[in-house]
Amino acid sequence: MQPTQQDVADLAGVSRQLVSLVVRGDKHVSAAKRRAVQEAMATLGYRPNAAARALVERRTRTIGLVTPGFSNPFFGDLADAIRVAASERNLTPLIGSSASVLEVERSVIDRFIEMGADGLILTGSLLSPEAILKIGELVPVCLLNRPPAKGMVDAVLCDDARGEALATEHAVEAGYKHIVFLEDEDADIPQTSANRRQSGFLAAMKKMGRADEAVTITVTGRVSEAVLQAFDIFNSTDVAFICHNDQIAFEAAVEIMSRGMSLGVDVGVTGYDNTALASFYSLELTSIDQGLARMARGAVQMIESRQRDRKAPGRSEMIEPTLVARRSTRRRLWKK
Amino acid sequence: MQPTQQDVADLAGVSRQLVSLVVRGDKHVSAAKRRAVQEAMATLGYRPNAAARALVERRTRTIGLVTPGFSNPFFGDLADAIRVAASERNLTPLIGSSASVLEVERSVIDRFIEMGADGLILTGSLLSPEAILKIGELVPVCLLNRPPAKGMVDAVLCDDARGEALATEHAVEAGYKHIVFLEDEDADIPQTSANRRQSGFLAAMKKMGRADEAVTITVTGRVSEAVLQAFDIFNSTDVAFICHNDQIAFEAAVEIMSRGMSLGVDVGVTGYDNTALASFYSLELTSIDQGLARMARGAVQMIESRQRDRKAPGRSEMIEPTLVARRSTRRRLWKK
DNA sequence: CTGTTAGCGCTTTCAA
DNA sequence: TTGAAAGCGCTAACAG
Repeated sequence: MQPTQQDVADLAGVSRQLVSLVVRGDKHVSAAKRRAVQEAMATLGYRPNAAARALVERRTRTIGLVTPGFSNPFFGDLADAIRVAASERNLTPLIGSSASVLEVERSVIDRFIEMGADGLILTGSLLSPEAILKIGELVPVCLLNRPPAKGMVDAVLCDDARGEALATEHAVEAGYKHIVFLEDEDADIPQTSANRRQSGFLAAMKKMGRADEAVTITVTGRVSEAVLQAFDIFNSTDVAFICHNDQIAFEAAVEIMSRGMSLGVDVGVTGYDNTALASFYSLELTSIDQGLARMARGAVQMIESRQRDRKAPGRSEMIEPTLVARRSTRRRLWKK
Repeated sequence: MQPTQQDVADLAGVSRQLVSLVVRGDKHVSAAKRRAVQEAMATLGYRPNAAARALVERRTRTIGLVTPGFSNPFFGDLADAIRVAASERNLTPLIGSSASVLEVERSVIDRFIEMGADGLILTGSLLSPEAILKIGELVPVCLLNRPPAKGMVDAVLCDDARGEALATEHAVEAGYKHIVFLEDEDADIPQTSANRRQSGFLAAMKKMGRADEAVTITVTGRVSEAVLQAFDIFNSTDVAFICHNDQIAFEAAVEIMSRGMSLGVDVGVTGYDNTALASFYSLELTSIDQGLARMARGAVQMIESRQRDRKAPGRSEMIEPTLVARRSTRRRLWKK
C-alpha cells in the first residue's frame, strides 16, 4: 500500500492538512514543522496521489498532445518541445499518436478527455473543423499548424507560405536554373500545410518574375521517380527541388547522390522542418525551421489562457519561420 | 460542468449504480434499461471520470512507456507498437521521453507513478540497476532490450548478439572482402545493446574463421569519418559495414553513395532495427528486425502478470530477431 | 434490478 | 497553525 498523507501526518506528529499544505508549498508553515513533514515524506517514500488530487481540484495539470505519429521526426521534435514548454509551466504532457487513422485519433482524444487533460494540442489532425469545434467546447484546444475554424479554438501557426517562399528565393538566388516544388501526396487533406507551402513557392516564383516556370510535382509513389520526372521535364539536371518536408528532401537528396551527382553543386534541395534528418552530416540539407520551441510555448500558453476564459473568441499566433542554409543548396561556394 | 453518472441516471429514470453497471458493460442489465441509459449518456455527452474511477479501483489501466526520445525513429515505432499492444488489452499507454537526460527520466518516471500508471516499460534507460529495482518495488516494471538485475523486474529482450551475427554472416556470404563493425559512441553506457551487438559480430566472425580480421570502429564524430577510416585501414573499399543501428548505417550509406560508389555492389551496409529509414526507397538498407509487435505484446503481458503477483521473481522473454535483406548488401545480383 | 452505505486520497472551508 | 466536516465522481458489497 502506498503511503497517504495521513501516514505522513502520523509519523511526523502533525495534522493531515498540514501535510497537504507542505506538499503544495504553502508559506504559512513553520520551518520546524515543514522539515518534520518533509522528513516523514522521505522516509515513507510518500507520493501524492494524482487521481485524488484531480478529483477534488477538477484539474490535472496535464495537457494532451495528439500527433499523427513519429515516423516523421518533426513530431518527435515537437513532442520534446512540448515537454519542455509544459514543464516550464509545471504541466505534464500526455503524448498520443493517431497513427494517421481517424478512428485512432478519436479514441486518443476521448481518452485524454476522460483522463481529465486540462487542454489538448492537436497537430496533423484528421478531424473536420466541426469535430474540432465540438471538442473545443469540452476542453481547451489549441491547433498547431492548422488555421482554426471560427469558434472557441486557438491556434499557433508557422507561416508556411513565408517559409516556402524563403526556401524558393534562396534556391533561385543560389543559381539553379529550374525550380521544382515537390508536394506531399496527402496535399488533398483539407487545411494541411501542403497548400500553404505550395502557395508560398508560387508567390516567390511570381515575385521573382518566374511564375510561368513554376513546376509542381506531387509525390505519389517514390520520390526518386518524381526527381527523374523533373529531369525529364526540363531535359536538364540543373534543378533545385523545393520539398514539402525533410523526408521528401531527404529521399530526393539520396537519389541525387546515388546517381553520382553532387548535392548542392549539381542539384539543389531544400527541405522543411529542420529535423534531425536535415542536419545529418553526410546530407546537410537546407531546411526551414519552424521555431518549435516558440510554437510549443505559444501552444501551452494558449491552453492556459483559455482555461481562464473558456468563452473567449479563438485567437491565433503566427510564428516566423527561418531559413537554415546548408550544403544542399550551396552551389557557388563549392563550384570548381 | 461535465455530466456525472447521477445526471445520466436522472435523465434515464434509473438508479445511479445501474448506470455504473452499463458503463462497465455488466451483463445483468435488461436490454431496455441498457438502451435507455446509453441514450441518456449520448444525449448528455457523458464521459466517465477516470480520476474518480482510478481512486476507487486503485488502478488506472494505463502503462507508462519511457523512451530516451524520438530522434531515433526506432523509439517512435516502438511507441506505436506499444500503443497497439496496450489497446489490445484495453490499456492506455502514457508515452514519455527523457531526452536522454537522467534527471528528466527520473521526473518522467515519478510523474507516471504519481499518475498511478499500472506499470512502467523502460527502454534506453539511463538509470542504474539498483535504481530500477527500487522502482520495481513501487510499480511493475518491464525492461525492454536490457537484461534486468536480479530482482522483481521483468524484461523483454531481443537477442542482439544473434541479430548482429545474422547481419555479419549475411555480409560475409554476400562476398565483401572486409567486414567492419561500426559501434555506437555511447557503447560505454552499462548494459546497452551495443556490447551485445558487438559480441554477436565477433562471434560470427570467429565462427566463420575470420576472428582476426574483425575490426570495430567506434563512431565518435561523423560516421563519414569512420567510413573513410575503414577504407584506410584496409587500403580497399571492398568493405561491408555492420552498423549498430539504422541511423549509423544510413549515414554510412549516404557517404558511400556520395563518393560515387554503388551501395550494395561496391560497399555493403547493414543497419539494425529495421526502421523507416531502412526501407527508404533510394536506400533500401539491409537491417535486423527486432519484432517490435511481439516485444510490445510481451512487455504488456509482463506488466499484467506482475500486477497479479508483485512478488514473483523476475522473468525475461527473448525475442528472435530476423534479417531483412535489401539492396544495401545485394552484391551478387547487381554485379555487372 | 434498485437502494443503501461506505470509502478511495485529497483539497477546501470554517471555526477554533 | 490546527481540527472537524464536507465532498469530488465513482465502485463495491449487500440486502432487498
